[in-house]
Amino acid sequence: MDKLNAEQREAVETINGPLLILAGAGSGKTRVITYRIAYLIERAGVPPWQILAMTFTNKAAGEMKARVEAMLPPGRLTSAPLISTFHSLCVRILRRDIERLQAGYTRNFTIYDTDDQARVVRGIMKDFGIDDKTVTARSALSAISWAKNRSISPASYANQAEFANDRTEKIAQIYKVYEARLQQSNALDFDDLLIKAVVLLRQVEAVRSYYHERYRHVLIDEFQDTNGIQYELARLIAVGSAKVERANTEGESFWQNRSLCVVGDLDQSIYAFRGSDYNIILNFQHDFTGTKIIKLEQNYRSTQTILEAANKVIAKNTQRFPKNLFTEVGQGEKIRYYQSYDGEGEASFVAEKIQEHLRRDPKIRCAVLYRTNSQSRLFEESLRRRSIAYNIVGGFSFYERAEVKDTIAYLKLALNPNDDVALGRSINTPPRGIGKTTLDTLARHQKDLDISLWETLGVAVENRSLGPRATTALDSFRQIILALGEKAAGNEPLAELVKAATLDTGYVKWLQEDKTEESETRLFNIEELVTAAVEAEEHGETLRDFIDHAALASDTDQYKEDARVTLMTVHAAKGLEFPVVFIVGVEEGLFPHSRTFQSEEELEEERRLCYVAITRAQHYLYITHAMKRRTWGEELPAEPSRFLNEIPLELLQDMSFGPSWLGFAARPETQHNRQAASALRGDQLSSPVKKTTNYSGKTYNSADSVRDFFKRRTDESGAGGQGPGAGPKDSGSRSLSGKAKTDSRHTAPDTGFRVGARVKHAKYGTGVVLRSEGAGDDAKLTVSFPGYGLKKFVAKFAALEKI
DNA sequence: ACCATGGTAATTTTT
DNA sequence: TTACCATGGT
Repeated sequence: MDKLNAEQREAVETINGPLLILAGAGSGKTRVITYRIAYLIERAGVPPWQILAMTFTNKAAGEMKARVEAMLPPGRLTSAPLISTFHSLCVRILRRDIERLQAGYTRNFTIYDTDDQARVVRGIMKDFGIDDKTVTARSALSAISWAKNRSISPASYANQAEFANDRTEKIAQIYKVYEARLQQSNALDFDDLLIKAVVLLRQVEAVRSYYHERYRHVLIDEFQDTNGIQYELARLIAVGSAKVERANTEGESFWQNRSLCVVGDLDQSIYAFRGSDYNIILNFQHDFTGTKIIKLEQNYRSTQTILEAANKVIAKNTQRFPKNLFTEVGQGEKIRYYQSYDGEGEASFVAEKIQEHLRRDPKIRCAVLYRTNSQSRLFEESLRRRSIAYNIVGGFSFYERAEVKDTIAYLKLALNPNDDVALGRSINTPPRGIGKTTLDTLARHQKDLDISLWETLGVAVENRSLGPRATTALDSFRQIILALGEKAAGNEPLAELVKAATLDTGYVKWLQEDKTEESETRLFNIEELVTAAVEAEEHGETLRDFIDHAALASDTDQYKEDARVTLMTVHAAKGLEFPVVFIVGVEEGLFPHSRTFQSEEELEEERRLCYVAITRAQHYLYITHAMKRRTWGEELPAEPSRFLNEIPLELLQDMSFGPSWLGFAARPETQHNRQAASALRGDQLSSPVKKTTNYSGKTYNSADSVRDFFKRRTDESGAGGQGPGAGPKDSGSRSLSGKAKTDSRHTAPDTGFRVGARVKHAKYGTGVVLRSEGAGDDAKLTVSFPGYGLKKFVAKFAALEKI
């Protein structure tokens, strides 16, 4: 098909040495990688099995695999290059050699997903009676993950934490027990997969050199998203040295028939929240002297208009290296902007436009991109109402469904009965008379004996220490697992094993007897699982492979390339492109998300996320936001995102019904403006908004936000480039949680406590006003106090002091 | 031991 | 608003 441009060609044909490819959005990155792999095999005579390509998602790996296979003549691949995610590569490494770590793990280890982890942590918190608001299972887990990825041990965690306090101490305690329980269960969580693999490669020379000798050409996709551990893994394989200091790769012969090729784009780094570090890409050329750097700056995807909008937005970031992404695709259509009254209105606008596009071109592919998964629902409903088929990525995946997880739990037990989480899950599902009392007693015994739950169970049954009824029940469960284990150890085909896990366990029978609509779907899902097993069996997968696959399968894997309409988060859309893109919910607090407001770095990450969203579009880009939105069952006013301000007005076309924020901003001499200008002076504001019920929240056109908006726009378009931190901190008047004050018409100007203000309370100390309902002294305030949580006050009664 | 009810927490983003 | 958990009744 297509020829490569000069830079792409160079990237493909540079066979040896360290190579850094800075590939802008839509610059043909995937093409370069696949061509490179094909070139290595076809032209450079590299045996395919010497090539290792690492990606972050199964989706990316799968796509790359398919494209490489398509490029090579059929039958050419006697052995395939290994194209794998970091995590599945680590599983491979560990399944082979984890026992050489001599850390108590066996190659039958189980993988714990987020849900399994949460169960472990909840169990620990229960055991230790930790039940306060400051530590939730989720927050503990993210703290644990944070520590693990920085090699901070449980012992040093409490001290490491910047301010050791009650909370960090509790987390340290949970962390310690968590690690012990995982080990007792012969289980590894997602972090462990990477960490243990790195430790193994570091410690065991034989293992390291095996991979170093084998994989002479290593590629890493989306390199800007690598974290320290992943980088270390790649380095250990590519360099073959466990030395902490920089390894000597400068010798004459080191890069002979050897390469390390990393591809990334700093502006698309959107995973810092889970430990990725773009300093890694910045330091790459220093870590590897002699690195050849190739920049791909021609975009083949988007129109001029779309690219310009993206470039303008990302230019507001301070932490970046300017680059010049250009396109020859042509100007294209303007970006279509729509302001809706509420979330429902936004969704129906989007559905309507999708319908129009599909009517004109039934083959066109549309994407609806949102910041958070919870936004999907409205769009699902509006699309369904119009009978438009859609594909949704994220939310609950197939493997997260209870019945699927239950079945998998049985299979996991068959291979590793010490898996406490799987055992806890299946022991009384279906109900077999093993209740809370029995389980509590078992847990007590387990604590005393310090062995796994399964072993405890064995002891209890043999000693008859639990009363005849419970003993019988436990023993029959034990026999089920033992029988399943024997089957798994025998030569039983995969599909038969999966069937056994649903039949021999009484699971299917239980569902069949239930006869509700829900149990029908559950049965159906189990059938699906068996079908999946049949297919996997045809591909030569073992039970082990099948279970690992289920553990590592992710939401984004649900993406179907040929779907006409796809709904997904912006994160999930990374690496994809669509002729028509809708970026929805472009509102303060949502996109950028309110959780990022405190930190400049996180805000810049949100902006990169916005950049990723815009650059997914090829021809048509829609950007929408609503004036109010329902969150947790409550209607809240919303204001347009700061990112909208960063797109030049002349690139936007307003499709809103009636006046909108954009119309107001764009035409300074219109009636709106005069009205708004009078509002700024404190006059009565006659609303230019569509007359709507008795809604009285803060909207884009209430005096406050108009002023904010004007200020921000002028601040930033002035001498420019200082980013959102420039000028007076305006976050004071902006709602932290998307909540806001009452419309200015009813509010005395600024006497009360503003959202975002810091206040002092005699008992609770310093806090931040999260929400303010009503006006002046009567306002009801919601204030967040560290360590005490949310407290509600009526302004005039509360002993609150402004600081 | 199982089921129903009510209270409360939850929504960033992912392997 | 929904979904999950904990509690209490049967």
